[in-house]
Amino acid sequence: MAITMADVAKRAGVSKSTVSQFLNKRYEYMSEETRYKIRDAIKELGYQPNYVARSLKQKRTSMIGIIVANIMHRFSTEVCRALEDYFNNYDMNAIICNADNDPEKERKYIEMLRAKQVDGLIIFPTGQNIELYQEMINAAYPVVFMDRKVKDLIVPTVVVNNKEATKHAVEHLIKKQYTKIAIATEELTISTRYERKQGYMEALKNNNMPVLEEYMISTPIHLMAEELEKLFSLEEPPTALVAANDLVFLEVLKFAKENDIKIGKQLGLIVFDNIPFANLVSPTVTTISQPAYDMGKKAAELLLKLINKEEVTYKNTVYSCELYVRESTKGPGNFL
Amino acid sequence: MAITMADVAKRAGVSKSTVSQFLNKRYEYMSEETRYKIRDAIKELGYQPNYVARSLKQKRTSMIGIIVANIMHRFSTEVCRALEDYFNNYDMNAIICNADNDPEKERKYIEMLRAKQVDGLIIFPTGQNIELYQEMINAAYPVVFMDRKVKDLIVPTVVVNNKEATKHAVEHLIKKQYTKIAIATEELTISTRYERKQGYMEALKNNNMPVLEEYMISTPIHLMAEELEKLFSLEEPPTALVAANDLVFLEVLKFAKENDIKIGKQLGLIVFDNIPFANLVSPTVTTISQPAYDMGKKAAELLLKLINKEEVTYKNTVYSCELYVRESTKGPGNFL
DNA sequence: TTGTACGCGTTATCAC
DNA sequence: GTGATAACGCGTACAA
Repeated sequence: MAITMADVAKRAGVSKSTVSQFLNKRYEYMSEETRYKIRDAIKELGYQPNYVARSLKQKRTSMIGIIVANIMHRFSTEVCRALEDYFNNYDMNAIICNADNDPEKERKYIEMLRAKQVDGLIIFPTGQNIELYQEMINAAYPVVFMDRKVKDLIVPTVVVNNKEATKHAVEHLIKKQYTKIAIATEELTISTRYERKQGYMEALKNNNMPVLEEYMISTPIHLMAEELEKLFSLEEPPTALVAANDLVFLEVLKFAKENDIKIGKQLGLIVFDNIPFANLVSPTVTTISQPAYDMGKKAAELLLKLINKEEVTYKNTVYSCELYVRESTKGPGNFL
Repeated sequence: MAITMADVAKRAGVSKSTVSQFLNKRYEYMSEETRYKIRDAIKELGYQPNYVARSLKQKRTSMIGIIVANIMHRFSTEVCRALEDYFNNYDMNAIICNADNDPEKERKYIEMLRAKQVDGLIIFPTGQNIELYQEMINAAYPVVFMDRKVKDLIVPTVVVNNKEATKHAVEHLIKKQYTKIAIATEELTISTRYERKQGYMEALKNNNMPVLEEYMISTPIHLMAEELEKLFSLEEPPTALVAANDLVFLEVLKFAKENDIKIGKQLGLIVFDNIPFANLVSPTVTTISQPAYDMGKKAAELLLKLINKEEVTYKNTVYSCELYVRESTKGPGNFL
């Protein structure tokens, strides 16, 4: 049986409330003697306060929930690390859940975490549970969205400038004289992917280049290889490709390896995501890098403010990506 | 104010206890009418049970804690993902904490998570908080160690055969005619690193090759570049290297890049860890791969059994690593 | 300065 | 079948 406050009180020969005072450092109204007696009793019994009981009373668990699409994404990991670091300063802990982009799983997790009375939620939203999101907003429950926007919802959201960053990247390809540029994304069910495609198309249009349907793949990962096969079987296969995230990049690398397509030589390649080793492999890979750690920190700040009922901006917080130009986009003339 | 059971009871015109029965699906002793009344009242009020109160009563939070060295390690991420998947089947959640190999941080997290009454802990132990570990064992608190052994402690532990795997890898290098083989690890403060070095040394000894102090680096990551500098400034620099984890590998890649050392041509390279893209970069990298997902699942099973007070083996569960031979260890003759 | 008594939301135990 | 009532461990007025 665990030691409770009552045990400490008995041992120290005082009442529970005095022990409680002590624990909450309200020493002012307490004799030195009492203080020492309590301190010793706690030490002797090895007493640890029970946070569950405290939480029940205070209606605060000092825990927040993170609902991420998949922790295996490098970006998600970096964000989670930042969140953990930040909340640790406030003795708060993070519960991490993988929704796998599945609205049902997301709903289940949201309900479970709220039932567990976590103080707030940081969500990489699937975007499909509108009524549930709305219900949280109505209840003034602290929520911050990360990475993805959800239309018409008034929720503090931390994102990057997907469209502009992709546009900028494609313009880089154009400057490098690539003329046949393709893009591969997962299904366009979330804002991030959609915006990246938009940026791609805008860049082409602004440069009076044709926007070809057959150069734009949007398909689940498990069908990506198939679609790439089609793409590179075209009469005029692309000479450059934008991989819209790290998983797509992986598929492209696999495909290129199997079909002996030399990255950087036969195919210019840009990845939208933080790839570890991108600058160390050969050839080095041009990336669009997101400030994941800063974004996590920002989301943590926002959530903590919401929890403390402080004022918060409900406009999207938009971070800029950085284009790291490396060897994989040296230009189509580089057939060594 | 949140809806409580009392509200539902009042609305349905029954008592709290009956509502509780309903929620715990003990319908047997309940009229259909009562059941429907309660069901409707719950729906109308949008009632959600409060798990904190339930936990206080049941002494079970349905939450477990994970204390990991650093979630940014690929291995840790994979383990966490497996844990999350497993516990999700039991409606349990995971709190993830980064101890950064800092014993103080580890201690703080262990105490906090226990105060929060998590049902059990999976720890990648620093190995430095012996008394604290021992105290948990004495209290029969459910704990499973992951990745690292701690001497003389009776705790279910899930590890890999570090020594044998490294030995096997070095033997592979020897077979490939490498004669000057070095190893780089972080500081030898945890069993994993120590064992990998042991395996390296055994392989050399068994093959009657000299074990040279200057070929064995053990240093914090931030000093690794410096030590690599020294290593490759030797009169007889190594022609092959074992990077004892992914972070070391990163440092080696950086160093090689800066000093224009061609991996696979001038330097044979093996990494102990799961590197994404290892088989897709050029040259592909020989790795010693750990079955991280399976290990996580196993640890989850063990912990759940401990929580449910079922029998459990207290011997280490040892998984075997797999050596994936790739281009980075083609042999020292490969100077194209 | 310290102690009493009650509330937090749920579950368990008995009566009825 | 259903409903009081007492826990669970802690925080906090309010009384002493």
